[in-house]
This record gives sequence, C-alpha cells and structure tokens, in this order.
Amino acid sequence: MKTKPDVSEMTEAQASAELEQIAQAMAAADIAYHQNDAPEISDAKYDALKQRNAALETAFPDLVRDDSPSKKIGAAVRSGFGKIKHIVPMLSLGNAFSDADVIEFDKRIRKFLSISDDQPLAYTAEPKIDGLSLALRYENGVLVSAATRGDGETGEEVSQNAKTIADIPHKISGAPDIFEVRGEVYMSHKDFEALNAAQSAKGDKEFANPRNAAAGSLRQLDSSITAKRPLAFFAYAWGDISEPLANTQMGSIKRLGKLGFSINPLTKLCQSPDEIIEHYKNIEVQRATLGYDIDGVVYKVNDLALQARLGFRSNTPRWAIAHKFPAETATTIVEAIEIQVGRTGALSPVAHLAPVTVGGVVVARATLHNEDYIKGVDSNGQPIRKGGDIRVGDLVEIYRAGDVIPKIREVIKRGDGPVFQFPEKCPICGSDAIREEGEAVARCSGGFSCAAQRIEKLKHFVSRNAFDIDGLGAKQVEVFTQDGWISEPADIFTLQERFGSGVQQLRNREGWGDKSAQKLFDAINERRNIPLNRLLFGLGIRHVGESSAMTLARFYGDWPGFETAMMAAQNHKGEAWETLNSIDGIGTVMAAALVDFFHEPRAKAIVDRLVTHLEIEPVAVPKTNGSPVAGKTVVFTGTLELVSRAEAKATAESLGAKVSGSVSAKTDILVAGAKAGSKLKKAQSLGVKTLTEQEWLDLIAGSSDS
DNA sequence: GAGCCTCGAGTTCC
DNA sequence: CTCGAGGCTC
Repeated sequence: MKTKPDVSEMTEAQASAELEQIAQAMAAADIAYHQNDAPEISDAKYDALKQRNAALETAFPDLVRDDSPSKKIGAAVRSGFGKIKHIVPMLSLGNAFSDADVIEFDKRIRKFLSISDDQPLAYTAEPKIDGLSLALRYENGVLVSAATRGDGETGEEVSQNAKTIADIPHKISGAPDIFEVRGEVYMSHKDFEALNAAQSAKGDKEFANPRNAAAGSLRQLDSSITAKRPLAFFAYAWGDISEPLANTQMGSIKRLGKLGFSINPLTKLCQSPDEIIEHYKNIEVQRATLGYDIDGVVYKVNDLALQARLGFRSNTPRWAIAHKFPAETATTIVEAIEIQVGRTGALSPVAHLAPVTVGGVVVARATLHNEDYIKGVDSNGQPIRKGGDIRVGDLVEIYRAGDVIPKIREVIKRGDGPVFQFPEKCPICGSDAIREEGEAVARCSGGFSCAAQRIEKLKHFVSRNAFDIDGLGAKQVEVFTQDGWISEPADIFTLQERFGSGVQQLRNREGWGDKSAQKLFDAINERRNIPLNRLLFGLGIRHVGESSAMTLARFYGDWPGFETAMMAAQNHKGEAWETLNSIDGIGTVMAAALVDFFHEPRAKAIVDRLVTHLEIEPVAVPKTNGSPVAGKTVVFTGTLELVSRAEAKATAESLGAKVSGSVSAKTDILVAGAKAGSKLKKAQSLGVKTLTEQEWLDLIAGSSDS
C-alpha cells in the first residue's frame, strides 16, 4: 500500500479528492458489512480510513462533506426487512458432545417422565443442516410469509426471497388452514463452488463458506438476486398450526414430505440411545459425501404428547438435543498472555495467537478464563486438557467452542517460555489481586480507585440493556474517560452544560461535527427518563443482572420505595432486610451485595449524583382492576405440572401479585404443586390459604384479559 | 447437602 | 457460547 502524503502538505484539491474517496469506500464497506453479512475490509483498515478522514477534516474544516463518515453515529441499521414476531418462539437446542451426553439426555427424560429403563422410548435422529432456520407461514394453503429466526422471538420477513427457492412451494393442498413450516435454508457444495467461481469471475467477493453464502443470499434486498442463487430447503418441523399434523415427530416429518416439502432422507426413528449413537456414527461416515454441510445430528422425543409434557427450559426444549460433530481445529503459537480487567474487577487472561484460520474465520485471540484454566486443571485439580499448562511460545491446538468462541484444546508442543505467573497485582491500578477461597476468579481489589474498573462500569452503564445511549458506545466512553470528560455516570448528563453549547469542544475532536454532537446530546437527554429496572441494571451492582434488576423493580415499584428499603436494610437486619430476602429469586448473596452497595459511601454518592439528573419511571404496574390477586403475596411450591414455574410467576406478576419464595405470615396464597413439602406444612400451620395448581388457574382465569 | 435450573459475567469475531 | 455461582427444591 502506498503511503498517503502528510495532511499538512496537501492542497485543498488533493484533500477534497481523498475525502470523496474515503466517503465512498466507507459507505461501500458499511453496506457489505451490515447488509451482506460479509465485510469487505478488515476492522483495522476501516479504522485507518476513519482516522485518515478525521485528520483531513481537522486540517480542512471547510471541506467536510455532507455524506462524511464522521457524521454517521454508530452503524447504519440494516434496513429493508420488516419484522415478524414468531407466535411459537424459535428456540435453539441444547448440545451433546459425546456419547455419554446422549445417554445422559435419555436418562434425564426418563426421570422427568417417570419412564423406567426397561420401557421403550423412541427418538428421531436427523442431520443438523448447517444453514439458516426459516419459518414459512401458509394460510389456507397459500404461502403468506417467511421469517428468519432472528433472536428467536422476532425474525426478519424475507417472504419475497423465500418464494424464489425451488424447494418452497407457494401453494399446498391438504394442509391445516393455519400452517407454519420450519426448516433450514442451505446451499449445496456444488452450487457454492459454482457461485464463488462466478463471483470471482465478475470480480465480486467470494463467500467464506456455504452457510455465509446462503445467509447473504437470503437477505438480499433485491429478490431477483436471491432468485439467481441456488438455495435449497429442508423442512423438519411445524410451529404455529391450527390442527396437529400427526401425533409423532416421525409422522409429522412424513406428512411434510407428502405435502410437497423436501425432507432429509437420513431421518431415522430409533428405539434406544444405542441405536441413536449408531445412526450418528453412520451419518458421520457419510458426512463428506452428502454434498451439503451438516454440523451434527438432532435427536427428538418421537411422541408429541411426551414432548408436550417435557416442555421447555428457559431457552431450550427438554425433548430435543443437538449432538455436535467435533469442531474444526487449527494449530498456532501463543504469542502473549494479556490480563484484562472487567467491571467487577475480574482479571481475565486472554491468549494472543499467531493468526490462523479456523472454520473459515481468522482467529487471533482466545479466552483463557482464569488461573486454573491456564494451569490446565479444574477446581478439583483434575487435568482438563492434554499437554498441561499454557505458556507463551507453546504450539497449541485451538477450536471454536459452539463454532464461536476460540479456545485452546491442547498444548501440542511446549515452547521455551516460562510457566505463566498469574499476577498478584492488578495490571492497571496495581492493587492486590484477590482470589477468594473456593472461587475461580481473581479480582482487582481497587474498586472505584481502579481506572479499568471505572471504565468498564461506565461501558456497562451505557450498554444496550442499560441506558443504551445512542452514539455513546464502548469506544466513546474510553475516549471521553481518558480525556477526563467523564468519570462517573452523572458526568454524562452534565456534559452539555459543562461545555456550554458543547458543540465547540466536540467539533474540534476528530470525527465530530455539529450535527453528531447535537445528536449525542439529544440521545443523552432522551435517557433522562429511565425505567427503574434499567437504572438498577445499569448501576452494575455485583450479582444483579438484567433479570434480577427486573425482579427488584417489579417488587419495589418505584425508586423511592427501593432506595428506602435498601437504606433500611442496614447491617443485614430488620424487616426491610427480611423482606428483601423473601423475594423469589433474591437470596442472601444478592441481598448482601445490594445492601452493601448502598452503604458504601462512594457508591452511594455516585448514585445520589446520578439520580438528580433522572426521571425514574416506575415499572409499569400491571392493570389490576378485576384481578383477584392484586397486591397479594403468592408463593409457588412443589412441581408445577400444568404451566412452567417461570410462566406461573410471570402471570401472577402481570396480575399485580408479588411472588415470594418463602412462606411467612405475610404470605396470602400458597400454590402447591405435586410433591409439595415443608412449605405446604408451614403454610397450613400459619393458616395461609393454599390452592392446588388447578384452583390457582381457575382463580385467575378470565382476569388476564380484563 | 446434592442436584437441578437459571442467571451473571466474561469473551471472540462479525 | 460457556463457565461458575446463586437460588430453590427435596
């Protein structure tokens, strides 16, 4: 690459020409990255362009273009596709990596269903296609929409593109009126190679692998491009449906085939874990000659009535599992081991590797988790990998766990580096690193005195699920902190007043124009109104994540109520303390972390300064008119069989009830599922009203909609 | 106290 | 995505 002339030696004409070039290059890169799922240039190159652009704009402020990359805050949102909410969520599957995991899976299911080992229990086993999931909705036999998985709850509408796929019929007959088919879009090896050959002949970029090619093709904004791409589709299940297709998994798949969908020929009904594993090995042997990528075999309980009884954990069905093939590996050298400091002070080692391609992606870093992981032992001192501890200079085999996170599997050849010494001090602030007895993680003890912790806390504060301030991401936080502009959350909200109009100061900065500065201030101002749960999450109190923050917000309702309770629970005693501990999902560790946080003077001062800038919105109190349980404290115990525990809790809360985990004199209703034990007895002795699960459902029936 | 299950925290590359 | 730890049930 030729070196660009120094900015100070350039003429206006040269600068203007280069600014135009950069604007075009970056716009093209944005499109490639955000809309085509395939970056054209590396992050480093992209950053270099951005910096060069900023330098030019600083030197020639009159030449700043209207379409300058510096005026774009954050990434352009991928546009052009509508959203579709999945009526039945598209969940991911749990994973099995060994035969033992599969046997365990079978055992768990038998235990859950009380089926003894000598009774038969059938499973389907089918290849797990490495493509993208797609949900097709037919109404009265006509394809009305197609949606990608998205986050499982909401996907993107790609109907026009789906219609160009030969395996997807536009009309079907003999199907239920409402009929949602689920399956996998993929590209065969042959078609993938032909496509890449054509791409390279045209001078277009090639795709890294068939999955990326399929993803990129399905998400074209112009469906005539998708039509030219040779995509294929295997159907494997149904989602929302007006009447069941069959009462077994295998029966459903066969019906899908009869209705005109492609179904995978290697799908097999198996009667035992042994037979499942045999089929897995069979498929593994054929893997190379199938003509399309698969990354494992999926097993499902065949009987749909049993599937319904098994139900779901928070994110995965209990009745299915994906048995993964061993991940692709690569060997490389450990060049350095760096220690990063997290927002809680956790010291996490990360290996810097000589870059190497694993499964189509260049990997340069791998997580090392903690001290024991580097040593190669688990918490009981048992070895976790071949080749022992990891040192700088070692030749190692790496893989991508879940095809995502790079990890070191094995030390293949010992280098000449010394045994890695885990630091006893924080690498940033020099405070002692403390590893509590029985814990895996060492933490910097510097707290608010540690610059790294302060920055990470701020990054957490502005993160997507906390304050989510547009234009103030991790990178900006770092820059602003280093320049001394912000050091705690309250500073963000005084930025504008401290800099007068602020715009002048910001404008002198690289990459900031009047517009972007004003946009940032607008974004900050928008967040002066913040829901209580987001505030609680954003504070970054240890052990308090998104979910617990919501629990607390729901329970206490508003900020004054919450804060008063925290202050009153001082010394872990008294009624406020007991109440806090009684909340379902809040235990002693979290309760202590919360109370201690609010009695730590520095933390308290930071919170006090912050809240003066905020309008804290109470968590939407559910409509409780007509609800028979509004304001009541409800406890669930035993095994709930009709609805999941999480669902029962969510329903109760939506009706204005407070869900508690333990029975006390303040409990209004105890809902006792099967095998209820001590809590039921206690409730009876206290004279608390107890209901069976069915009685509870009857009680709340009809009030959910009013 | 053991055995789930769920959540929090940390990480990589895109 | 994974690991570790907290919380709940038995």
